[in-house]
Amino acid sequence: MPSSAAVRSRSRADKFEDRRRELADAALLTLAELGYARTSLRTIADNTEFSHGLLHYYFADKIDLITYCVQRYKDACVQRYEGFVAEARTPAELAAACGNGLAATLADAPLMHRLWYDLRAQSLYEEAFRDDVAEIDGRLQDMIWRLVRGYAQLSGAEPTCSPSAAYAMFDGLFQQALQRYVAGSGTALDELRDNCRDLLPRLFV
Amino acid sequence: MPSSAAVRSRSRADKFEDRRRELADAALLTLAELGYARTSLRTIADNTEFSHGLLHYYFADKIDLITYCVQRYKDACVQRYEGFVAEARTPAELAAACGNGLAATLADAPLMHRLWYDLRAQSLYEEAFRDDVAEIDGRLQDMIWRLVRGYAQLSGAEPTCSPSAAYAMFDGLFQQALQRYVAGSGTALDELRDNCRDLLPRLFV
DNA sequence: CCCGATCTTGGACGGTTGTCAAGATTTTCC
DNA sequence: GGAAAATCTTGACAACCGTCCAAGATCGGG
Repeated sequence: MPSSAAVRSRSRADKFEDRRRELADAALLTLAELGYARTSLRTIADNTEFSHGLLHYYFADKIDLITYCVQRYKDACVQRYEGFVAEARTPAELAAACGNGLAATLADAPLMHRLWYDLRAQSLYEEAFRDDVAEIDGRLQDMIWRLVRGYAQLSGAEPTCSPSAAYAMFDGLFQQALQRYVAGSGTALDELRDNCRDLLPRLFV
Repeated sequence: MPSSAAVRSRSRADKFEDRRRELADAALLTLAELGYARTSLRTIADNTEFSHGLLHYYFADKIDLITYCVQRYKDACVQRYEGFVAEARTPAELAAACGNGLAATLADAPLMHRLWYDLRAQSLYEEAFRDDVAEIDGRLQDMIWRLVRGYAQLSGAEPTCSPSAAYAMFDGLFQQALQRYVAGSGTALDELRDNCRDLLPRLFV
């Protein structure tokens, strides 16, 4: 049983972490709306009930804050993607579920995905983001590869491409759909559905 | 025959356009090095022999300058991509040439491609860039589709996906390769070669 | 209830940004 | 050659940026 002092200190540390999370989540909303290049610490604070000075009490500097935001985003992503195509009896069902799942994911939070592609582009310039971005990419690649493995099991065939190549192609389709969706295209979601449904079987020839 | 006044005025207008191009090209170098979020007009001017004030003599504002830069970049792109896989006798040859061509394109100017993905992400926030970005995307899609049509002719088969889907998948592979290349991966180019070679036949099943 | 630790505020700092206008310089043309 | 038009420089402007800090507010344990 922990001493009361230990309990108190842990509770204090938790409180600190809770506020960090709260501020980071608010920052994520602002980032998703404005993009990396147009988001300042003051603007972030304006979207909270706190003053801008507080951000430097909970975060060392801007890079620290945005890095933490990216990690928060990552957690939300992984949670959202876990088993998004759980039940499917036939290969065709799984391929359709894959397209539906990705289209639903896009429609659910387009601004967050926009932010993801923004930050991933920034990581090509800002080395501080690179590791976190690579980890998210890895998780998304795993998600796609679980899908491919599932298709392999249902169809009895073996995939003929690498996990990274499969992820890259799905990601290309998703990114293009996001572009059109943000631009106001009404057919972007349907096209994404169809393209994903068609892509999955192609990975086995 | 044009009057001498008309010749002079055209020559003057040309001079104006020449300097605009010169300044935009210098700006492109700076943008490619630093990225959109970190590039200021003064930094751009520092990379020329002129003062920062001159930029506002040739461009209305920053958006105008960067838009013009994107159009310049587009012209360079198209010129570079025209017929980059002209000669190929068999489908397998063409598939290999496709991978080689894209890998060579990446290795030739990685920073320019990095800038392209940065600006494309920015266009999701800045409407002013959207049309120009869409036009470049269109040209790249045409380039990919010419490749697919060429493969169709050599193999006698018909493609089973849309031009935009084909472009999106190749683009996904290219973008992933760029990420790894910029991060210092020594195998990124080879992987891009293999993945593109494998993707092309997949579009016909 | 009070005192110290913790949390929060709001202002100030040095620096940078985009923009602009007035003046200096160069070019053009009669 | 000299006036007019163009090109270019320079300095200033208000606004904004990230960062820091002194002081006030709030909280929790003794």
